[in-house]
Amino acid sequence: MACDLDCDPSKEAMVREILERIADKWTLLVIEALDRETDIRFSRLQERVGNISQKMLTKTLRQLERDGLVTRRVHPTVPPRVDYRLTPLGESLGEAVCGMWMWVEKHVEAVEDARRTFDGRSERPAA
Amino acid sequence: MACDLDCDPSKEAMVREILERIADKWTLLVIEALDRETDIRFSRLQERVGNISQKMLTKTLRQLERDGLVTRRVHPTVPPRVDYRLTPLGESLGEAVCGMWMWVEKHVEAVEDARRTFDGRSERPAA
DNA sequence: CCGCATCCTGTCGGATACTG
DNA sequence: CAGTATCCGACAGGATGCGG
Repeated sequence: MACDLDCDPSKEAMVREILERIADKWTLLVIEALDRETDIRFSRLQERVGNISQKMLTKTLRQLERDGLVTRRVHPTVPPRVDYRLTPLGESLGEAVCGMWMWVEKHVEAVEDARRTFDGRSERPAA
Repeated sequence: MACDLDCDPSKEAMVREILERIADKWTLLVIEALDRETDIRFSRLQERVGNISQKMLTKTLRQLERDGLVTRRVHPTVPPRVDYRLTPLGESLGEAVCGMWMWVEKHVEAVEDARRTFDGRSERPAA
């Protein structure tokens, strides 16, 4: 097995809660984007992430800000400009996220193959 | 930044698709459980994961099986016994997942602090 | 430009009951 | 015990419009 982490049962609940928050479709992508480019504007972030609605992006950013992973800076200019960057804590998480991302990149084909096999299996019993 | 992974833009879509599937509340916990204990039965898995409904557990396991990350073995006994284990591919993913898990364990307090600060900030402007 | 509030819909996901 | 099917509530999340 890869690792032992039964280290502190008392933290379990909290760990899960945080893990669930982070392991969310948008959160990972946003962290990734922030990890690639720093001091990034809202609109730019939105296009970087892909097809996230501004509602979800805002929400995700607020959560990350609340968890101390992202800093939000408002420039009192007109038109207003707001940019975001990872905190040191956020950057350290970025590494872990990258680990997942890299795993996926490395194994896309393997997964695709597995899917084809699996899907084929269901369709062709004796046809 | 932690890593460069613009390596293959053509795979981007697929990478995201897979990432979204994996980066799901239950999936991570299930992989984790399977990583800790192998050849584990359905019911045991369910209690290990926590409070997952059997519907979600089944669904999650099917997806993992489809993606070639988990092997499902049915023992033709009565009462029926089914157990699950990670494939080698699944185990390699387990490592990445552990990375996230360990990050969380390490930084629970930091996140909790950040939250308290953030939440306090909203409540107490001058009270 | 940023992002909040509202409305509305699809999907997630739990509880329950039934089959092998 | 393991898994499927059904029903149904909750909420994620998109579209739109307003406010700073």
